[in-house]
Amino acid sequence: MIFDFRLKVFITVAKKLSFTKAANELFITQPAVTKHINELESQLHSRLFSRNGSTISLTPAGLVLLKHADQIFKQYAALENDIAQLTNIESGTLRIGASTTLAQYVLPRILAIFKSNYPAIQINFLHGNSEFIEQQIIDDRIDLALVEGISHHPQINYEPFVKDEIVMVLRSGQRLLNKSEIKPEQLLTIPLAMREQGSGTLDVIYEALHTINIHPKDLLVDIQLDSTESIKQYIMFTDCGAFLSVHSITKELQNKELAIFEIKGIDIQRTFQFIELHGQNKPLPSLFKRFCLNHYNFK
Amino acid sequence: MIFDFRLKVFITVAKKLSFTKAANELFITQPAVTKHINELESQLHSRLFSRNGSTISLTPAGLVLLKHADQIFKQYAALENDIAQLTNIESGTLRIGASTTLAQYVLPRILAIFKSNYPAIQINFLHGNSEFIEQQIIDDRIDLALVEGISHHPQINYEPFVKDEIVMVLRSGQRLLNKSEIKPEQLLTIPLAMREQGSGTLDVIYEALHTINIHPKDLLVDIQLDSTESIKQYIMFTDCGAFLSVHSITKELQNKELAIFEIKGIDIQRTFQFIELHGQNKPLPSLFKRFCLNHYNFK
DNA sequence: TAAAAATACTCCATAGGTATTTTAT
DNA sequence: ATAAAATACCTATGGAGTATTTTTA
Repeated sequence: MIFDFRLKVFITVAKKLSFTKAANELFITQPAVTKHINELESQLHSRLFSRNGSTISLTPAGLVLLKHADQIFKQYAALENDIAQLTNIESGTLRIGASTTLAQYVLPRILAIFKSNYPAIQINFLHGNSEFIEQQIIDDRIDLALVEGISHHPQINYEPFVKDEIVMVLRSGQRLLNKSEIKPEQLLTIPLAMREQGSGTLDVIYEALHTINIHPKDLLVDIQLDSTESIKQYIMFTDCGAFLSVHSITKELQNKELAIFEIKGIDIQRTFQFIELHGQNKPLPSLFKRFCLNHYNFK
Repeated sequence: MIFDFRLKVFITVAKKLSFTKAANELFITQPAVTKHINELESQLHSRLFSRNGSTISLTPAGLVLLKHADQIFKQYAALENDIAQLTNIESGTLRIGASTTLAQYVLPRILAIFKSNYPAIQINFLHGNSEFIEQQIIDDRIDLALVEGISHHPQINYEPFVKDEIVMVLRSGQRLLNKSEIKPEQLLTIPLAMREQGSGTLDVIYEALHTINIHPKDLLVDIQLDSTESIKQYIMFTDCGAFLSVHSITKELQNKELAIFEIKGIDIQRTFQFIELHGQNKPLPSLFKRFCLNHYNFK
């Protein structure tokens, strides 16, 4: 992991056109982002963003910097690639794991691209629920895994990967709602397909609804199913809504089979985490981690 | 000034093939260099230098990194250039100064290249002895200057530029010595052309000779002259030696008109310094400072 | 044994956090 | 009134220093 973090902050702000959103994506705070940008601006003696109150935009100098910064990052990526090549870490066995949602919707794509870049690397991949995966890490049966939240196990090191957002979706044909943003009260009138009791995802959803004073018993739960895939299939054929991870519905959103409905006042977020035993710095797992991060930041 | 300092450390070590020499050039200590290289090596999971006791050499991974690092630095330089272009700091007036040696031997070359890069910038250039130049800074008659040493003036900010070395030279035809390294005793047998009493340069020389127990009165001072140029001319036609800044004799060394004789046990160094009033960060002087630094680090 | 790199510590500058204020819609 | 950026202040980590030890030619 070698690069100029200040430039990365700049690129992220330029992409999101928001200091706050960039801070969120980078897992730092908004004042930290402000300071990085200020520092860059004073080093370059130019404003990079024009701040017009609530909206910001790139200045010409900002555009120039963005162009170069991209180049610089490409160069850093090429560098790591060449070094990896050279040191022969492009062969060997990578033992990784992931919890359910990640294993189904996030990793397949990454693994496919990774494998095409490093065909000689043998991948051993395990999936299961978070507890199972954590146990595999502790038993040193896998080197690295991706899970959906932090369970604060003392032997395990947690490192954020990307933010996940859980959103309310309905099949596109559903005509009960004609706006993409709905009020909390309206939510109570929509039949829902939910995950089963005991699901971590369900807890996160209930917790978020609690902040706007909606209690589980007030919801019109039409059915409880034990997998994301079943829920997706179910809502395709009914007027039910469902709370799903944005990562599980990218294809359906593109096809316009499903549509997102934002609920005023709530934002259900969690962060996917890399987990490893403390103090690990093995070449192959590091390479893979870096690869994952690049995948979500630059593509 | 925007770049990845750790990569700069690497490049410097690769160029000098010595941690200690690199530390010296970068104005940091050898342990700091060691730590930077170790950190890079662990981030890249590869050794970059093979240390064989007293000598080090680049590993294949080190060579790859060097190639990319150069590219990255070129990109950073292009970036600053484009931004400068854009923000129109390529026009305006730059008020600078320099003390004698620098004004005669170092700046002309830099100014010529600078001017060809930024033809619209008007340069006001002053030279004089260090006190005079410092007074101009304090009176805000110039924004930035280069001097040969630190006089610790409280209103002035000193920032190192490059190291200067003062060496013993003789005209190449001088056949009294047949080795390029001579012993301190031999020095006492060579007639010398020295700077006049009161010259800062002379003080530095006497100070260094003092460390090997040579006192001014022991030297065979043939003549005292009040300028570097006079001394150079004088020794061309005699068998005298002289102590001169390496920066003042680059041409004569290339032509082989003069030759360096190292004196075992001494190393007469001083550091050229940028001076400014405290807290200055004006665009044009910053651009010029950066330009000077790049000139000596990458060319 | 001498010259250079590594190691062990100490210190401080700066990156980052929290809390709050300012600003513009 | 709200949402976002700026500011003020505090904390802690990592980069740099000094002193010393280890290594090998």
